[in-house]
Amino acid sequence: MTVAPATRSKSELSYTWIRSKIEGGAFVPGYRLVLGAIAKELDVSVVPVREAIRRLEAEGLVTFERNVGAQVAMLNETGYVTTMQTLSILEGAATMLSAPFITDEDIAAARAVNANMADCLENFDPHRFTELNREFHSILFERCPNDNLLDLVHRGWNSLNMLRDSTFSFVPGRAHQSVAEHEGILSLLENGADSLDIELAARAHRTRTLDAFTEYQSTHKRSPVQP
Amino acid sequence: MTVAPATRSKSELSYTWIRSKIEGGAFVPGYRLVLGAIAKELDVSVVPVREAIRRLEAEGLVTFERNVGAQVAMLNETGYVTTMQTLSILEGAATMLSAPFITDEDIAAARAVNANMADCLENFDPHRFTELNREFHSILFERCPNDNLLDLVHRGWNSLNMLRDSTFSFVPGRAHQSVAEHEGILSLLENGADSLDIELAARAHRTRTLDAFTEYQSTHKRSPVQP
DNA sequence: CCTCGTCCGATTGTATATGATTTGTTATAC
DNA sequence: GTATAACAAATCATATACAATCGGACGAGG
Repeated sequence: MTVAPATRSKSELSYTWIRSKIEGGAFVPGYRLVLGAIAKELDVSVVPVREAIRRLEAEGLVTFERNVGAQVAMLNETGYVTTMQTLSILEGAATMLSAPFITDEDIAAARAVNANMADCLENFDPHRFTELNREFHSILFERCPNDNLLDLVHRGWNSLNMLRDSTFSFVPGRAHQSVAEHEGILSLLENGADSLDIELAARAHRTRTLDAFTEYQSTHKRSPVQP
Repeated sequence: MTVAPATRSKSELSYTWIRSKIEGGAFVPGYRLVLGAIAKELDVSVVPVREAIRRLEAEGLVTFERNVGAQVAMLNETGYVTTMQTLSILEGAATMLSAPFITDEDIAAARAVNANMADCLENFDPHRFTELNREFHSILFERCPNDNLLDLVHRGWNSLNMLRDSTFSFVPGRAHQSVAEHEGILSLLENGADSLDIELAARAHRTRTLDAFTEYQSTHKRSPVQP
């Protein structure tokens, strides 16, 4: 019988460490990732760190230029727009595909999360709001039988993760709308609506966030994405 | 003035070399990629090769297991189904998004390609048929303003590339249908149809290929994907 | 004949060392 | 003051060497 290696490979260690730093917000977009420094920090050589960074590059979390170095990927405005647009498509499809498997319990759970989101609006807790939003959609997605698609959705979320709380903080009023739209999606699912309707509703939910952003952009003439 | 490095990095070289071998069909799915052997072949050390393989792994072209090694990724049946399903969604959206930018010349070019595809059916040239099919859809996609989405489509194609000519050879009759459906999509584009109609037509085009496969599977009780 | 344990060859995993490239700095000329 | 050239420091890129690990061959025991 083959057993898993007792110790995780240092490459793996480096990968998860850097990734968690990025996702946790300790390494902000644009932050320079110096191979030697990270290697020293983790007490490993540069080779595994290099490998980890290459993997993160392939996933789109960092950019890497030869003889210059790596840095945490930044989303510029067009990157934000395209990612949001892609996500609207992926999420719409994922929701549609998982619809047949959604249980009453799932819907109740999602509704509870949505209620908490409403509370966050009262208490002005944008960070938690974002977390709950992810949780809400996760409930709707997790039954999706297409792992491939689900993986793409998660990647998109990770890219956007760099713009923590952007919805909440940069587009006033959008969060309230968002909570209302969630309820709309839930009732469609509850009533066994046509799958195309569900897909388009889920898609429109994100599209409207994007539209709100675009409109806000045009009226305020500055880029909240790239400060 | 800064100039690009005179020589491509050996990591990059290894990456493109392995990749081309896979895409060219020299390295078939399941083929074992031994670091040392490839390094020797390319006259580089194992470090860049290793890095290249990690990148390919992140892209899904190869699988890599610790202390065991890498091999060209294989699509099992569920992998094939999910990839096809995901592609149907991505391609549908990509076609829909590029529709407004498609010119008359594009449509003429696509139609010419489709005519050549029909010829391939006469001459029974499955390899060329597959190539042309890719070219046909590329014409429809290339105007898509969302590079992110386009990239996902290309990745999907690459995954399926491992099942070269599968449509043609494994599901008799499907190819003829496919050519007819292409014309249907073209006429929708030509007549400026509703964008949702275009999207759903493009999506259905691939879905039907998948359905044909599934049906063929169930009647023949064997797996053409994993011989 | 089958099962389990041990050894050996093959292969991957990592550290270290050295070379190559870029970037920043300083000095000098105009 | 500006521009340019030469130098220095930081960092990446790769080769080599060795350690860790795995898979299968082989033989002992049941």
